[in-house]
Amino acid sequence: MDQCQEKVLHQEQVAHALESIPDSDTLQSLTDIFKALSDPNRLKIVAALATCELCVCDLAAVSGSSESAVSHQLRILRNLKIVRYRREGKIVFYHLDDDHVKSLISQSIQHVQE
Amino acid sequence: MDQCQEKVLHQEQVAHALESIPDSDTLQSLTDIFKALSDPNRLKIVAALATCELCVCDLAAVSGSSESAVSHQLRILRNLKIVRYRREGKIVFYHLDDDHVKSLISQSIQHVQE
DNA sequence: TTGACATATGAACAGATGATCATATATTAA
DNA sequence: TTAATATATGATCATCTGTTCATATGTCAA
Repeated sequence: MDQCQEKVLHQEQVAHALESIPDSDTLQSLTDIFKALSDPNRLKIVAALATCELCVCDLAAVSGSSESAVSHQLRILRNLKIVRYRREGKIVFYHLDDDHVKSLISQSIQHVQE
Repeated sequence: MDQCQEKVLHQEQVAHALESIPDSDTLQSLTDIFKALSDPNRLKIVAALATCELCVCDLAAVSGSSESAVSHQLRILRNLKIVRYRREGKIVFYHLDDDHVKSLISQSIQHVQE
């Protein structure tokens, strides 16, 4: 382990940073969400679901990928509690689990457009 | 009802979704930022830099990884214009490029903690 | 029941990613 | 100049990720 001469250069700042960064549970939740939104197709899916609920077939059309690929990505989003679904006959409609992700994306858009 | 093989099931909703999702440039910027924050070590680095500027050695201590690994991650963050640096003798201090990412993280924390 | 359709899932593969190690560069001091 | 320190970078490698393809599941209609 190549530490910096075995000690930290700026101990006070490091201590302050260590106190300020989120706890590991929060960090895990954050990286989960960011990872979910870091794939272009998943981001398209989530952005589309921010407008209204859509079926797998619709989402394939919106994201421009196959229905199978969409289904795989939806499972990831399901496991992360980002989307939910309801079945209506043969069709499965997906929607956002809550509005947190929706507002997060809209806020992020404002950031990148400034 | 329309068939899924050739057509979209719910054309109006799909059309509306396609109009509402960000353009490809914005999508690219969004996925870049989300991808940058989707790695635990990178997120720790950025969260630490949200408190004050720190050198590579400090960041290695904060994130709990080697200085080489931190340096590699810092290059990624540099390329994405998320961090900047200034050299002071042998030491390189990193800081956030602007406050967008900082506020994005704090907003995200509020989301996951509700 | 059978068939058609919408979706889900498992396997396999290519490409991306992140860590480690060795080495290179930059700066300062002796 | 040489040595030491702080950081950067290239190569390698194991792991992760996302897609495709084939197949399975669930639903409805005839």
